[in-house]
Amino acid sequence: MSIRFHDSRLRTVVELDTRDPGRVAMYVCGPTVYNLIHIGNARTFLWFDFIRQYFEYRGLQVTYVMNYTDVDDRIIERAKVEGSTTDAVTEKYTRAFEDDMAALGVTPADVLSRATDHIGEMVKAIEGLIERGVAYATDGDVFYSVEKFPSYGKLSGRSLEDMRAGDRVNPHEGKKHPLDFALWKAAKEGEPSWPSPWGPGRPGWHIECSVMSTTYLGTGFDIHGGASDLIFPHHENEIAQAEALADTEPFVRHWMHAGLVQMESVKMSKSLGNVVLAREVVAAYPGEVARYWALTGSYRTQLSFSDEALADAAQGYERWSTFLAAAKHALGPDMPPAPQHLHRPEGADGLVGPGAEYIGRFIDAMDDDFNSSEAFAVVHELVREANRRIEPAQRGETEDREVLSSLAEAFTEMTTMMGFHFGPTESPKLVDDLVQYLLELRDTARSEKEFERADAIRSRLAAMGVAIEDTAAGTRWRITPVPKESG
RNA sequence: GGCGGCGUGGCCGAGUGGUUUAGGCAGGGGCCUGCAAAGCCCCGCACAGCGGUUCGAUUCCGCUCGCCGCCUCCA
Repeated sequence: MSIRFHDSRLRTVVELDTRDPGRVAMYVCGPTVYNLIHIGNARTFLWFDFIRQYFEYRGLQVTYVMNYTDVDDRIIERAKVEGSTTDAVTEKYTRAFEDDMAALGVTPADVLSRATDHIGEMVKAIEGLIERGVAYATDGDVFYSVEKFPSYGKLSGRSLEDMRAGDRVNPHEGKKHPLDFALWKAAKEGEPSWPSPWGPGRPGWHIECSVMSTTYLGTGFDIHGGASDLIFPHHENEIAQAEALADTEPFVRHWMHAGLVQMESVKMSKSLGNVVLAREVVAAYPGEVARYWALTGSYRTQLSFSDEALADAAQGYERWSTFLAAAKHALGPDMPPAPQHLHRPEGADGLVGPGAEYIGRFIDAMDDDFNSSEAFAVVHELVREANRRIEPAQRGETEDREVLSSLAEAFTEMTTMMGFHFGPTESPKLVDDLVQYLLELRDTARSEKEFERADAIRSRLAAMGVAIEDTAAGTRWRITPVPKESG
């Protein structure tokens, strides 16, 4: 079986069918860098990165392009508010975005393009649209004429008539149709601007993405992604621009949209002000916990954010982390090393051993529209089976050791694929030695029935983030996340 | 008003026309333990409501109720 996923234009699950066999060209709308991103934004980026990683895991060669919108009304406003320049604002928030992504374990896209580096191409594209008669200039602005694009509305499934009937469309003088949108905006005094045939100004938001995506990926590339609130008008407009310009359909082969994060059953959104910043989450929990939370649910559905949801995720993540430490303790030198190259182009074919079944189920789940909920369930089930083997493996039972080793290897493969690394794998030798020494002191106390002393050592260690567990084969310890001060 | 989606056990969150289950968290009981912790085992009459199709529906169809998104900037 091959990879299937939900194409939001066709509104159905399709088989991945790429322009070039074995390669995936994907573009995801990146942030407008005027503000810190919230956890809802982060979920989208986490997910598309995950999807990209999964393609690679399945042996596809991915080119992943993301843009930074670094010219926009909100940036101009922000610069005023901060008493700063637009350049300083975009620089600051681009960096903040990159920091936040790194904290969540998101790998940077292969190409991170800035709108302001592509103004020339955008001007050219706008000229082309005017030549083709689908755009018109008035007073230094240029608008796209939606009536000139017959299939306008095909992505979002609505017609111009439907929307004209809506009472929320606000006309703008100079527009021939209320839904016409700006390709070029004339600059007002003091605003950043670039020269153009229509006078100084800046590009509209939508033209940015269609120009940058096709610049890097050509037309007819494989996947265009973003969150579902971009379907209309942003992505609709991108299609109208790109297809009118190229005379070819389609602009992209597949559209994918991520569901929105809800805060108490309302969309989290900067304009509503009910946001939780990505960095607030990462300050309160390890980035991998946020990752766990974001990835447990389907990318397509709305996901609710709450302290409880995050605490749940922390518990689930902890279970995996604990298992890994226990397996290492039990297997010692027989613990399989972390996988170097994660590639399963053939699925689980040819894999043998107890871990193979789980990897097979994992791949089946992920191939099916990236069913991460099922994939997580597979990992949890593996952990349960493996936990049963810990104790006998510790006692030295050969078969249990072999099974545990195979399961631990599969576990590491799947969790690494999902971007989990379980903190520092090795602590400095000095730390090991010190902890070991304290454990010896505690063991002495225990053998003398000095339990108060033993328990004191345990609780001091716990406060430092070292959890200890007594087992028949000695005390094992692991580093746990120390609760961080949030704020 | 138009378009789209959702409603699953205390919570989060998958999935399916039927002999047997998602999974996690929380909860109860047990085993293990000096006590813990971790872990393992067992447990809880889920599928919004009402009709219809069917031998059989949580899963398909219709209606009702409730919720959400988009139609304006938005991940």
